[in-house]
Amino acid sequence: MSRTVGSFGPKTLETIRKAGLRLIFEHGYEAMSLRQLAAEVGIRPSSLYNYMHTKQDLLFSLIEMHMQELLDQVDAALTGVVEPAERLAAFVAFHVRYHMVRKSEVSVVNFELRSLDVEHYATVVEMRKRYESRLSDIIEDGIKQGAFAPLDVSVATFAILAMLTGVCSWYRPDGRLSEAEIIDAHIGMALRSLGASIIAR
Amino acid sequence: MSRTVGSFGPKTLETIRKAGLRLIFEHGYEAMSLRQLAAEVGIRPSSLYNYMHTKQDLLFSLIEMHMQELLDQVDAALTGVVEPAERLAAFVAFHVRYHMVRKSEVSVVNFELRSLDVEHYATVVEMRKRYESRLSDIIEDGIKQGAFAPLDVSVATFAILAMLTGVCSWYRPDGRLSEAEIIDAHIGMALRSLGASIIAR
Amino acid sequence: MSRTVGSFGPKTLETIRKAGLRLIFEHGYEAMSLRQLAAEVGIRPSSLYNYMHTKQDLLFSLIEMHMQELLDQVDAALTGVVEPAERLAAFVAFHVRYHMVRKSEVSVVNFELRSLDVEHYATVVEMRKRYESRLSDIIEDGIKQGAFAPLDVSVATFAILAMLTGVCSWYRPDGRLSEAEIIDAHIGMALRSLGASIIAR
Amino acid sequence: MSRTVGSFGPKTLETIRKAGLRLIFEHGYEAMSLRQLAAEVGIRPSSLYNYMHTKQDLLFSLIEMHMQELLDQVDAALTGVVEPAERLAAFVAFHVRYHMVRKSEVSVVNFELRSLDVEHYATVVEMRKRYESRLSDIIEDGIKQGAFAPLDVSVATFAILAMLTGVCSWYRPDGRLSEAEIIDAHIGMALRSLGASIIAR
DNA sequence: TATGAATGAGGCTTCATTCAT
DNA sequence: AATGAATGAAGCCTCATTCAT
Repeated sequence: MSRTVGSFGPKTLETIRKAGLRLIFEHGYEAMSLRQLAAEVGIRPSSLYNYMHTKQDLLFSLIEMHMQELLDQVDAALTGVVEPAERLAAFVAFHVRYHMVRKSEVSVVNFELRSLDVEHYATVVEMRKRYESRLSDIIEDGIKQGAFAPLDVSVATFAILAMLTGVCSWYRPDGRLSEAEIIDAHIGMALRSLGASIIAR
Repeated sequence: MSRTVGSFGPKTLETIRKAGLRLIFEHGYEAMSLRQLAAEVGIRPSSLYNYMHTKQDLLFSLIEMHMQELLDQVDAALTGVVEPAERLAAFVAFHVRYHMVRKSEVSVVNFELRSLDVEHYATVVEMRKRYESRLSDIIEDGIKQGAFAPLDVSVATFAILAMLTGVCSWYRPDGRLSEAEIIDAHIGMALRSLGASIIAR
Repeated sequence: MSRTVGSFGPKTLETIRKAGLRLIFEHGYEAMSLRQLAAEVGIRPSSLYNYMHTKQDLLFSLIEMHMQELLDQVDAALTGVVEPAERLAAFVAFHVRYHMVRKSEVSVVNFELRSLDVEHYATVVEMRKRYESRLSDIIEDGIKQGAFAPLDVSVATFAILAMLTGVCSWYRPDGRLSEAEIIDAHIGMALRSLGASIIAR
Repeated sequence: MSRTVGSFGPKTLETIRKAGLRLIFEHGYEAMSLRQLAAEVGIRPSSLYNYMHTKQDLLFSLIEMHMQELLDQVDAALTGVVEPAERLAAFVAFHVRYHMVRKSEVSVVNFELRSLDVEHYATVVEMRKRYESRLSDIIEDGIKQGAFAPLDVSVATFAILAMLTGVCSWYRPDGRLSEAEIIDAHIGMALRSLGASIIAR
């Protein structure tokens, strides 16, 4: 409810995106009204249209922006890591940390896809597939190289992604465990689930 | 003025629930309109109120009914199974199968909680905690008995639940793998992730 | 809210009328719903139609019945009283007492006329005129006989009626003054307002 | 899509208030629909909400505004008048004239109080009490000074107010009597009812 | 006599959006 | 860049009423 009064010109777009993300995260896209959003930003509803085309476009741009960031960052996180088990650990560490730190963004991306219209939906699903392939490639390589047990790559990919992503539905910064402990626990479970011997880190 | 042919009294409630569940699954609770629902059922919007109090009550009753069924069935599935690894396998088998077969129900339960008002929300969260405790009890016992590696029960519970539940976001009855194959794959991953030796089944 | 459970057959009509009167008094005719009424009576809305034709008819029958009673009783109260001042006092005493004791009925009659459709409205207005003529006749006679000051009969009639009727908007049985005290006060004011010398009673 | 000709911004609020007052006067608050009101104003129902928060708020603001005007004007009318009988005459003259000229406003204030929600109701009742005290103060002073007969102040206040207010339920500008005649008649009756000797004016 | 089920009409209100200023 | 005013569409829900059982 904290109205950001006095945000002029160039900063306003950023304010709208931040408030929009939070409101969608809290109430859902359908349940968030542009009245609410405008009130949070400290402008009138009609003024929003100086910064966006439609409500739907706002949602899409938020989702796309964060999918792109996810893709960029995962590649950075994997750069220079070669061994399958190491790469898996790196992926897990990155994914879990990202899902703890960027909880809202990630939740919006995951929950509000169905509110996208067909074309926007297709675009995002394609990006998601690209992201998933980062993990499935690691698993496939690991199996080929004998580092992981011979299991169905597809199922394993979905299962591990779901396991890791789950963290954003319960993690709280002031919780009992530290970020590092949570990440390590997930690395352990992911590696073991693939039949890998735990690596020293 | 006369009764519309094709929808008789006693069956109508069931029709409403089925259609409501499907529409909420497809569009989300906020996005589903009672006009839509009534049209699907073949009655007028105002007639819905002969079967429900409010839209919110419809959502709650759907969610509660399916949470109760989940609780009843998990207990039945675990009855008579004693060894931790066996119990875990039984839980995984039940949970995954339920989430493949009852995909819509389960998705609605998981995604639409935020649309419940405070009291209804509290009721359902309590039921969900009861369900989660079935798994965490198994993991806790397994660790105590040395069947599983010594890991954080809470994290492990959430991680495995998320992994298993994920199946309902991609499973399709006409997919490449059979139900049994998918279930076995998840049993394997879950057991390994806990550091259990794979059991013979 | 006290549901009168178990009112069978012949008594039900009376129960409906009583509850209807009270509800219209409390909420107004437009604001009272037949759902409410049925609930108070302990039957289903559709069952009301075994006892009345429409909601409008219920209102009319209540109003008409009580107008008729008012007419009957005022004539009884004036029977045998001859002197204008005495007749005025008798009228005032009757009118004020009736408006204290039958507060709800009288308020409904006075406030809900506008909710009657044209024909019903005309009927009731005619009855009301008949009632008013009881007072205006007394005033007219009193002026002719020199018992009252020479003033406009019409204005005096309306003014005194309004004054007396006002009692039902503030009287409470547990109030500071007794019925008799209130009645006497009004007799005094009415007589004086017409320039009559106060009579001994 | 373009602006409907014939109703410009700044005047619309006033138009809404006037039409709203008239419709509530004619049909009652509950019976007046916002569709009706919008149609009278020449805008669409949803446009009403650019000028009011809710239907209830419209009612309250109309009532409050007119109660405030009544309070302001009565004080002006009594300014500089000192003798109790003179003050009473001034009060009667003001009240009757106001109730003849502002018939609709006054009727809405008197009849629609019950449609106000609790808080709004309390506010208005308090204002009404303040208004009534103008009259009761006059009566009380008159009795103390021996200008009026010793009677119950409360009853006399209610009785005279009711008598005077009654005028708005029958007065018609094209009636037999002039405003002045009606006012004089009421002054006479009010003074006499309190046992005052008629003053020369 | 009672009622479950159905309904057309309509209740108030919110919505995203447009456009002239 | 901002907004007041307007709007069509639609939201959930209540209403009085009907009628077959």
